[in-house]
Amino acid sequence: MNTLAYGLLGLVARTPSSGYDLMLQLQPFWQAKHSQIYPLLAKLEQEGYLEFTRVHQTDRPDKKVYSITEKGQIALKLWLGQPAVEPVVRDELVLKAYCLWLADEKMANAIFTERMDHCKEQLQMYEDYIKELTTEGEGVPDHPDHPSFGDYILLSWGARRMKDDIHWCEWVMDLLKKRA
Amino acid sequence: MNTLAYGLLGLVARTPSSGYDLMLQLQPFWQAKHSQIYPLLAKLEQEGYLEFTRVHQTDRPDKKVYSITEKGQIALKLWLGQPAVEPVVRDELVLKAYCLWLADEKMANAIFTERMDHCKEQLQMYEDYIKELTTEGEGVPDHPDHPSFGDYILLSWGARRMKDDIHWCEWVMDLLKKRA
DNA sequence: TTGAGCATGTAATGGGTTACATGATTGG
DNA sequence: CCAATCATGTAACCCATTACATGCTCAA
Repeated sequence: MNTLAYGLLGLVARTPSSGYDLMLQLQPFWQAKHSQIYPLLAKLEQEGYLEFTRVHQTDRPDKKVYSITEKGQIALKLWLGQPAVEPVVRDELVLKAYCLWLADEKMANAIFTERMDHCKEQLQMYEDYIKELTTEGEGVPDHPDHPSFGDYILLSWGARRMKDDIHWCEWVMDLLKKRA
Repeated sequence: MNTLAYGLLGLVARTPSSGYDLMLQLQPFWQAKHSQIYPLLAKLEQEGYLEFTRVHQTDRPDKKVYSITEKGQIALKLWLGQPAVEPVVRDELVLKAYCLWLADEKMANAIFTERMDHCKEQLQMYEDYIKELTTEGEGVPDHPDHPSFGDYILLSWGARRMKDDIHWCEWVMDLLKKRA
C-alpha cells in the first residue's frame, strides 16, 4: 500500500469511478499515468480494498466502475491518522537557477518566462475549478464535514502556490533587468 | 543524462567537491541519497563529464574530489538552454486534505499542525542560509553573473514556499475552528 | 569505548515513465 | 475517413529508496 493507492481509495470513497476517470481527477494533485493506475486498481481489487462492476455504455466504450469496500474504508481512515511523509519536490528550474551565473541574460529570461507562463496557465485552471465549485454548490464550501471542503482547500492550495511562483519569477526577472 | 546528473555538474562546476559534500549541498533542493549519487558520479567520470582526484585527509577519511571537464561544461550549458521539464510535486498531505471529510476535528488539526511545524523548521533553515550568505559576502548578492546570485534566488524560493504553505495551513485551521 | 559524523560503495526492491497494443465511438 | 477522446491493459526501462556493507576519526 503506497501513497498512490490511498489516493485512489480516497477518490473512490467519495465517488465510484473508472480508472480513466480517476486518472483525470488525480492529475492536478498527483501525477500518475494510466499504466500505473490500472494495475494498482486491479491489485487493490484482488486484495479486497475495492470492488468493481462492468458498466456498459452505448455512447462510449464500456468501463469498470470501482467502489470502495468496508476493508478499504478502514484502511483509508487508518492512513489518515498516520503522520504524512515529507513532500518531495523535483523542479528542474531550481537546479538551473543555481547555474544562472553560466547563462547570458537572454537565456536567463527565457527560463523564467517559460516558468511564469506555465504557472499562469495552471493558475487559470485552478481558478476555473474554484469558480465551478463555488457556483455549482451554495457559495464557498466552508463545512469541513462535506467532501467539497477538501476540493476547496486543495484548489486554494494549488492557486496559492502558482501565484507565489509567479511572484518569485517576477522578482527574479526584475533583478535580472537591473544587472549592470 | 538525467536531471540529477546535470544538478551534480552544476554544483561541481562551481566548486569541486566530494560525493558526500554534493549530497549535502543538494538536499535542500533535490532529494537524492548517497546510493544514487555515488554510482552516478562514477558514470559521469567514466563518460568524461567529470574527473576526480583522491584527496588525503588526516582528520577525516580520504575523499574523491570531483571537478568538471570541458565536456561537462559544454553539456551543462546546453542543458541550461533546453526548456525545463514541468515540476513534479508529490505531497501526501494534499491527498489527505481531499479526504478531510472522513476525519474528525482532532485528526484534521493534527495533520495541518504537523505540516506547519515542518514548514517552520524548513523556513528557519532557509533563513539561516540567507543570513549566512548576506553577511559572508558584501550584502545581498544582486549581480546575476556571480555564483552566489543563484544561491540567493534559490534560498528565497525555498523561504517563500515555506511561508506560503504556513499561511495556507493557518487559513485551513482557521476554517476548521469555525466548523459548526 | 562507543556513538556521531565523514566517506564510499553495492544489491534488492519499489515507484514511475515511456512505449507498445488494442479497440470503441463521435464529430469534423 | 481520420483525428480526438474514452477506455483498458502489458512490458521494458529508468529513477529513487531502503537495506546491506565497510572503514576512518574524533569527542564525550
